[in-house]
Amino acid sequence: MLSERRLQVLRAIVQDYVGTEEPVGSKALTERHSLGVSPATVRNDMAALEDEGYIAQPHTSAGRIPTDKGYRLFVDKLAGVKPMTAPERRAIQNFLEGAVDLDDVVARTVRLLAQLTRQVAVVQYPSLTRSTVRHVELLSLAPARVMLVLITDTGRVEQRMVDCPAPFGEASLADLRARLNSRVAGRRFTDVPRLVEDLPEGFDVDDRGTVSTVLSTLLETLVEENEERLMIGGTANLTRFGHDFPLVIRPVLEALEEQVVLLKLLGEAKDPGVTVRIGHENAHEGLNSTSVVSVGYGSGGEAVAKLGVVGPTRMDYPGTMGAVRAVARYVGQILAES
Amino acid sequence: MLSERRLQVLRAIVQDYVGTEEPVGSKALTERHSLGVSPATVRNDMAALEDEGYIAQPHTSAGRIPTDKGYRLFVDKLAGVKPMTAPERRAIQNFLEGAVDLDDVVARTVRLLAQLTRQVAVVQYPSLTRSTVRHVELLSLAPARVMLVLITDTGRVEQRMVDCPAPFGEASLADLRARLNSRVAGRRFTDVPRLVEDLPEGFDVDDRGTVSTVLSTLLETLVEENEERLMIGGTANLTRFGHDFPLVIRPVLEALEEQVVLLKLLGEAKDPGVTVRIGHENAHEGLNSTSVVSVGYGSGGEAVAKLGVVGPTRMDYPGTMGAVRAVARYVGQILAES
DNA sequence: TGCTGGCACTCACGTGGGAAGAGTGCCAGG
DNA sequence: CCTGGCACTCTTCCCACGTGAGTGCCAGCA
Repeated sequence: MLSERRLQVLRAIVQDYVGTEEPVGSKALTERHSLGVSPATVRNDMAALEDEGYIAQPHTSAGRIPTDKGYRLFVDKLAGVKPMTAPERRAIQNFLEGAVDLDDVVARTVRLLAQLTRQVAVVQYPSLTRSTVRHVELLSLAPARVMLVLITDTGRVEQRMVDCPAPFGEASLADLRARLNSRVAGRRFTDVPRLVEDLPEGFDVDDRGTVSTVLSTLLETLVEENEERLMIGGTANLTRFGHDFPLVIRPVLEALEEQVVLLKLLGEAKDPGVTVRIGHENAHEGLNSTSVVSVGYGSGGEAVAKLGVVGPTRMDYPGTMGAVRAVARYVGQILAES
Repeated sequence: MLSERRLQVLRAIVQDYVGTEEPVGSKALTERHSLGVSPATVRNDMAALEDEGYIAQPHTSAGRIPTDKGYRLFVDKLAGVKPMTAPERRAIQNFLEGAVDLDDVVARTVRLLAQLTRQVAVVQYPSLTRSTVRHVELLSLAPARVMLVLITDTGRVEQRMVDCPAPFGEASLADLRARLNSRVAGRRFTDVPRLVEDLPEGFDVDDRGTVSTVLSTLLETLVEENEERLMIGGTANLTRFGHDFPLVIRPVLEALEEQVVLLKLLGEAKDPGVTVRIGHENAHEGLNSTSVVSVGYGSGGEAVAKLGVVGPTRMDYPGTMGAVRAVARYVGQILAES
């Protein structure tokens, strides 16, 4: 077990390194932080911390930098979450309140996160799975062609074309629309399959084929759209990564373009609060030198999607966590209102 | 006026430099291209080309590299557009045909362009202005709350919430829906304002307020959505920019995040064919060391949106132009079919 | 007039050797 | 258990130097 002072030394190392981007030595440490001990003592502590794997030296005659394990300890034990100041909170709220639709909410959230954290922001669109149906609309575009429009309580709209096996009258369509909505409006997406199961039975034999087709398209939409969309922004902040960055930035950009990777990344975080994945804790190899700070957000008490930022492992964790948490909270509010 | 051989020298310089990324000297030129003259002669030609501003030397004892002006001449006079090979064309077609909706078409187009050109791809969503209304749907969500859904012939769907000044009955809503559609379905967006002008007159005095509100929301949607969306991809290719790239890549990433900038960029190109803007020809400062190759695409004969790529001025212009042109053509086909 | 070979010149670049400086580990003493 | 001191290790910076690519210019030749 590490003594209290050694933990303080580790904390000081993390803070200094995050600030300066340079390996920090024993002398500089005692000068900048009032640890009450001499550099020599700090050196002993550092040697111990290095033995435990919390810090490392890039080369023999250089200072120490935190390892992933060191950052992990820092985040878990040594640092709190820095709350936003009142003006910051007001700014967040104002900025998000101007949004006109869901796309705009997400777009603004991304910008905001990127600006606040000066890192790459990732925001997942509210998921369909946990949300509810507001309305299903059916439009006849041609005798045997129907457009299905699905509207969710989060304001999201999905549409699909349906080619019917047989012509489908305006009256039947109205009938189907009414029955469908009476069953699914206000219900959770996960419940929909069960709720519409026996719907074709109430229809004319001639129409059943079409009804089934429409229903299966609806169900497909629910499933397919679980491969959810997301929006990213602030990639220009990658240039602040470090000096060696050409090698680092490449795989990160590649990973950011793989929506699947990002979704998995966000999805892994199961915590109710802010989750931090540091360096090699990220499954994806290209992100081994980055940390991901993420959190769920939602319109009600429930999280319907995630948002977060991707940055260098050498990041201001308390500040970033505070910003991410605050933004998630306000986005949730905005969604609940609309 | 430059002699034929000098133009050939310029062409050779551009080709070599694009290939090697290194300043090209007179000796190397005569070795790699059969110009039929000695290095000394080429040196004279190079001096002339430099006087005219087509090429430049990074430093005294280095070879020459093309200037923006040199690339311009190369694109205008010396290089054609390299057509895609048959297998490439088939691959493009196959890849695009799998798309399920408009979002997917755009997403696939971006990926495709980025892969083919190994550069950053930008694809604008089909614009509303030049397209036509397929259907307008009105849904009653609450007594005084209506959702307006606009469906375009390009498959795009826009929705807006409308808060009505007075409760609006289901019957009136159906009436409005029917009348609205009979007037605007199949018509161009630009014609819509004129077509719905006198619509409120046919309604009950009680309902006119609501009808007007709905209509003005519809018109707003048309205008607002002219600030069109776009999708970008292949940003990882920025890492292949050059050696000096930290300084270059930053403003480019920033510019790419400013949708307004990109839209202006694409919008500037008025040519019916492929347009190339080289280096400082781009109005935006951050893109002064990049070239933009863009072209319009559309479902019919008409261009409804633009797509293109952003890359270093040192790019393979014939190949890039060929890829951009081919992709635009096939996207147009796909859109026309759906 | 235009092409060619020759030649001197200019720089960027890589190499190697110090010298400087930061930072460490260890030890003896308080 | 902390502290000051000291020797040691490397990295980094700087400078000097040789190398080589590439140029510009000139005189000669078709």
